[in-house]
Amino acid sequence: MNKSEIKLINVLERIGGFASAQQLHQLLIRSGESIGLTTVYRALQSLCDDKIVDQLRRDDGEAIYRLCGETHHHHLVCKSCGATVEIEGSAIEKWARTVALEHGYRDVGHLAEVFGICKSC
Amino acid sequence: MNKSEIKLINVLERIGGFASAQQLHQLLIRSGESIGLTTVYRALQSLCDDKIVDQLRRDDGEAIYRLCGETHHHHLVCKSCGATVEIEGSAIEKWARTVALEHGYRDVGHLAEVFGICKSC
DNA sequence: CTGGAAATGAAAATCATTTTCATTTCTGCT
DNA sequence: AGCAGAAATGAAAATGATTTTCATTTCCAG
Repeated sequence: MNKSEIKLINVLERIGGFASAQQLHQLLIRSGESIGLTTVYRALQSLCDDKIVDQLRRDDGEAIYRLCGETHHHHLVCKSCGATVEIEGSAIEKWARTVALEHGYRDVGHLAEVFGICKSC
Repeated sequence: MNKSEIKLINVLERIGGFASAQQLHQLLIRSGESIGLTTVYRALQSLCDDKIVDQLRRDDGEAIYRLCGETHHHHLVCKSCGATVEIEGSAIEKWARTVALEHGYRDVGHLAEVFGICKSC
């Protein structure tokens, strides 16, 4: 864990949600930090490896990152405007674990996202 | 709906699952078709707009496509060697639909993947 | 036929991400 | 403090999927 990684964690905390590498870089620069885009990518990569940060993909293929929260939740995302609702999914947790164990997999994790078109769209 | 789009639909039917644009292009070329990569992308885009094809993203950011209406299954993927098992998830289907409707979302889809380390790794 | 619209594809452009590599900053050690 | 090797850094080049451009070809209605 080095300085850059700490900077990243701080911004992510401030944001409290998802952001792309480029956004994070911009935010750091704007708040006066001096850090290269390369370093941002490297730090994010490293934080992912350490399970401190989660990475997933927006529909346009850009990677977005967020701090792994204590509460592992899922998202209900509007395909049109991007509005996001956090949803609870203990059922999924159980299902993922069961299915994986049935097949002899260990060290289990999972990713579940629900898409749709929200009321306003 | 033009010739290229029909070619794409045919390959997707043959595959019966997901494939990237580049894979689809390769498959078409190998099976003797003459078609440009550009056209493949355009046809896929158009098929997506017409809701004939679904697009989603692999973790590496590459877009993958499948015919809408393929029996929708999920995957149990080994984080280490990549071994993949298809799993059934009617529970998830129901959960996704319920959760989305509860929040007033329509036109619901979802993505669920389970990761772990397989026996051999 | 024929002229305009749609389709096509090669090559160039884009854009996020990764790699390279030379330079700078840390670290532990004497 | 001084020093050597390791780790971190970032600018620039490379990569790779996807998109755009644009000139050419195919299609089709009249």
